[in-house]
Amino acid sequence: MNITKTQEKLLQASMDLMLSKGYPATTVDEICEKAGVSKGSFYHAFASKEELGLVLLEWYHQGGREKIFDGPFNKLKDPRQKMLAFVDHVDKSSKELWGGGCLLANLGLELAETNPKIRTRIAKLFKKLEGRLETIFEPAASGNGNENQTTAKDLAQQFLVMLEGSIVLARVHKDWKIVSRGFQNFKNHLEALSG
Amino acid sequence: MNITKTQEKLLQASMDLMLSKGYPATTVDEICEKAGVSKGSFYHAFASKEELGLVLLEWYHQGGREKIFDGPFNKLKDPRQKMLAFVDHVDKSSKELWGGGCLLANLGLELAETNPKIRTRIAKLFKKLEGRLETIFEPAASGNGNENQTTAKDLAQQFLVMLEGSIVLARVHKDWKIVSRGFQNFKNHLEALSG
DNA sequence: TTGACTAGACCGACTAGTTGGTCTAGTCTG
DNA sequence: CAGACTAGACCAACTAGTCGGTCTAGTCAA
Repeated sequence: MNITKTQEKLLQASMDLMLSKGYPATTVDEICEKAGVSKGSFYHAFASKEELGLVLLEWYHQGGREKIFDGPFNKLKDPRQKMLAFVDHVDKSSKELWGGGCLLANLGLELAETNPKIRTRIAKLFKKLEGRLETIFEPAASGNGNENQTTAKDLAQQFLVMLEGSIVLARVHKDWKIVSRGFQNFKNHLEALSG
Repeated sequence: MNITKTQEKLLQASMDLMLSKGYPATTVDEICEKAGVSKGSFYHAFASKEELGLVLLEWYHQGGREKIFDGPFNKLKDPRQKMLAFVDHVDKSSKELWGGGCLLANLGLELAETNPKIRTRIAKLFKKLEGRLETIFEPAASGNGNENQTTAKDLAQQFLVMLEGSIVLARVHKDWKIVSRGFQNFKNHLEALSG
């Protein structure tokens, strides 16, 4: 993924627009205007709106992943402490990361049935996130001295479910506390499991 | 809400289309064709696409609410048993209810920032659902002989978060087990709280 | 150093088709 | 007959995508 200055401007603009209005409601003209780039340049930078979408997902994921998985919590030695500090860290960064919505969910819901290329790309990105989360939640999983049947994979999926669900409700109610509450409930859940 | 035959055909068609593609990607022409109704009839039945959307949300909610809150679980006397049976009932009906997606989430994410009328209508419908859920989850809330700090309102919100989040992931992965797993985890959670 | 040459980033008017919505000429039904 | 309802041609605005052409920075022989 080598990205030119023009491509980056277009990606930034389309990210903003698609977070707020979704994919089909965001027009190429609008993206160009917001990016300060001509229509010709758009189609020099990307083969189509769909290609922009695919690259955008990758770019969005890459940027988000860093903000999610890089943080002071990584310095903690004790895996359980690290796990709990991770949830706090994501909670604190959540408004910056998803305050405008989540692109994976937006495009996922809008294009799941109509655009298999984009749907499978999103599925892959969710799986990648799930994998990273798994290693973090390991201390709360069964077979680590805990008396429960929950696997780290289950926990990773529950985390993503909680995240995406709370973003939906938070955006509809315009109330970000819903997301924070989600993270804190999840943290309590992890604490109980890893008692 | 007195609904004519033509309106109902249009509502059914637009529901199907908007569940699979969302609001902006669903065109009026398409709705008319699927409903077997002419454009003239559409604009006799509804003032605009937006008005259709608003009525559709109400209609969708009303239909869904019945399937969610009417069931054999209602006959159970013990509130705790009733609560647990409710979750099983919704789990069983979940594919029929949300297998194609959830209209509240679809329109919510797509129109939250651009159409305040629709956004606030969706918020109200979510609040209504939350209210109904609250009374059901009361047996697991604090102050009912349980030693926890969770209110019935918290539980109702957690339920909706889990539901909407798992629908997002299930549609992206084309794997409905994600939703079922969500319900069963939630049931375990309720059991633990009301233990 | 100069001036011919080139690659490719960039431009914006243009096209063919689609959009939500309107309008008129009808057809049923009470 | 009257008023509710239907049909589908029609409209202006907008859609994704195209196309001929410009501009800039670099290369290279003389």
